[in-house]
Formats: sequence, structure tokens, C-alpha cells
Amino acid sequence: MKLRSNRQDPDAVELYDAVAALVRVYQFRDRDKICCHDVSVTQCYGLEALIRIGPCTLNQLAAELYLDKSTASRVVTTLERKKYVARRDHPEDARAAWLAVTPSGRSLYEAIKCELVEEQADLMIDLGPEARRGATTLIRRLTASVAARSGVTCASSSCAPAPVTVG
Amino acid sequence: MKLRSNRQDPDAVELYDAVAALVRVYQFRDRDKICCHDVSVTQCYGLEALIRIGPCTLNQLAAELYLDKSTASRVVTTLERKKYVARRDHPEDARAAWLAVTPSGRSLYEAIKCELVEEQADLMIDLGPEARRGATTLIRRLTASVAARSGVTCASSSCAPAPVTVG
DNA sequence: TTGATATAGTTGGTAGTAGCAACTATTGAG
DNA sequence: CTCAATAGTTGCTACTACCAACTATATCAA
Repeated sequence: MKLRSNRQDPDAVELYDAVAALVRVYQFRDRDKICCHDVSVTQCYGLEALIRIGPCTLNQLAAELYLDKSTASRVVTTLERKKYVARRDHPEDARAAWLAVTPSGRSLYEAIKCELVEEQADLMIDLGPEARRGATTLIRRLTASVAARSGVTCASSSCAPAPVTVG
Repeated sequence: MKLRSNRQDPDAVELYDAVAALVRVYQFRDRDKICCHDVSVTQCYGLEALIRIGPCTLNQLAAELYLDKSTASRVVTTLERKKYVARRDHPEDARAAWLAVTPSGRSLYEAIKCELVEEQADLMIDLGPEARRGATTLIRRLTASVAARSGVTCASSSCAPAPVTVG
């Protein structure tokens, strides 16, 4: 593990600033677009996760969304009330729920995604062709790196009592 | 304006998926790290904005954060209660507030940023040297593109009354 | 089988996020 | 001076998020 220094890696500072700005502006865009429909951003993420991983239990969904199970439960409750998700009995475990997107949930998500992708296409016009390729690859790699480190809830270098983590 | 088509640009779909994943995983990381300190993610963004643009009015802050002024007001109220921000009288307009970060607010933000940048440095280890350069540039360009289009709250191609979406 | 323990999910409680609408105070224009 | 516009605050509603406590079911062990 790298020692903490007052003088930080300038590349890291730049990348932090860049990603922070991107995340903020995307959060806003998502709020702006997604909330025009019947759902909030979190609800839309929930729908997306359920479509991506298929029918699953609440705990699986919560893990997928990096949320507490109680929060996930309430998100599902709202989506259920709006008829976009159905809670059924789990075939093998009577304790567990079996969450599935309804047809109307699927088509809502398709509509939202369609609009967002179209926006994306519009703004890629400003990017050169080789940049388009590179951007996706880089962002994926970055995401993978963050995700790989994020399993460790609060035990990493920062927050916790005892850092002493791996390299 | 481009016509909506059933067959969407595959590059755009890829980039949308990649950025969506990045945003989600960053939101989680931010929650995880920032909330170990005394503030929420939104409060931290508020602090960051105030430091970045300097003392300003509430409306300016709200615009910077893409938030409604009422939400911004409450965020400031919380930051004020925690002694990280001070509300003073505006020198020229008696209606307006003059928001300034306190020394303790500044040092809290520095500490948080320091940790996040360090994380960033850690995960850049997984990126090749040329990728590091490229990533920042691309993400900046992408952010600028999104931001440029985001002034248009709900008047763009999307949100409007009648989507007539695809199958 | 029964009892201890673990797991899946829900619910209560608290704090914060977010927008709209209504309101107060102040400014600025005519 | 009066009226419209603007800056901020507050009431309201819905949702997000966590922890802790709880119910029901499952699983392991004796």
C-alpha cells in the first residue's frame, strides 16, 4: 500500500475531478430525464438491474444496487404499487421473494433507455470516432477497478479504525 | 434534430451502459467514503461547490448543484448547523444570503478529497500509462457535452407528452 | 424430533434529498 | 409610491438510506 503523502499524484487529482464532474452531471441528467416518466432514478436502476440479472431475490437485488435490503425492499414496494415489478413466491425457499419485472415495467424501461441512449448518441457527435471507441473501454475499465475495491465497505484505506489493507 | 429510429447506434448503447455503470459504482463509493465523515454526499458536493466558486448566493449554489433553491437552502441549513458553512448578509442585496465555507468546512473537504484522490490513485495502478492520460481527457469532454445539453430541462427530444416509442 | 442458530424479508424510526407551491422581505421600474 | 420581479424560507409530499428490531422459514446438531 502506498503511503499517504501531502503531495498527491497529479494524474489522480485530475481523474478524480473529471469523474466527479461527470457523475454529478449524469446524476442530474438522469433525474431530469427519468423522472419525466413514472419513476425515480433509483427505481429505474432497480428496474434495470432486475432486467439485467433476471428474476431474483430481494437480497440479490440489494447487492446489485449496493443498497441495504430494507431500502431495496421499499424500492420494490413502490415499483410493485406502480405495477412494474411483481413479488412472487420463491420456488425453493419460502422465506425468499421472487422478483420479476412485468411487461409494463419492461416497456417503461425500454422507453427510458431509448431516450437516454439517443441523448448519448447526440453528444457523441462531439467526439471523434477513435475517441468513441476508447471512451467506452476506458470507462469500463475504470468501473471495474472501482467495483473491485468497493466490496470492502468501510475497511479500506480511508474510513476505518485499522487500515493496513493489501496492495 | 435526428429522427428516432428503432435501431440505435451500437456505440451509443455501449457508452450509455458503460457510463451508467460507472456512475452507479461511484455513487456507491462516494456514499461509502464521504458518509464516514460528518456529511452526506450532497452536503459534500455543496461544500465542494462553495470552495470551487467561492462565496456566493443561494441561487448560485443551487444552479451549480443542479438543485431547486429550496433543496439547496436545506442543504445549507444542515451545513450551517454543522459549522461548515456560514450564512452572512450579502453586501449589496439585503434579500440575498452570502454563503461562505468556514475553516473547519474547508479542512473537512480537504480531508475527504484527499482520501478519494488516494483511492483514485490506487485504482489507476490498474490502468496503463497512456490510458491514464486519455481517460481524463475523454471524461472531461464527455462531461462538457452532457453539461452543454443539460440546460434544456425537459424541452428536448425526450420527455415531452407523446413519446410514441419503439416496440 | 426438537431446539439453537442463521437467513430472507418487512417494518419502525430517524435523517436527509428533492421538487412544487405559497409565503415574506427587499429591490427596482415607472 | 406602487407594483412586478427576485432571493430565500417554509410547508407539503414522496422517496432514499441506514440501522435495529421483528416474523417466518430454513438448517444444523443433538
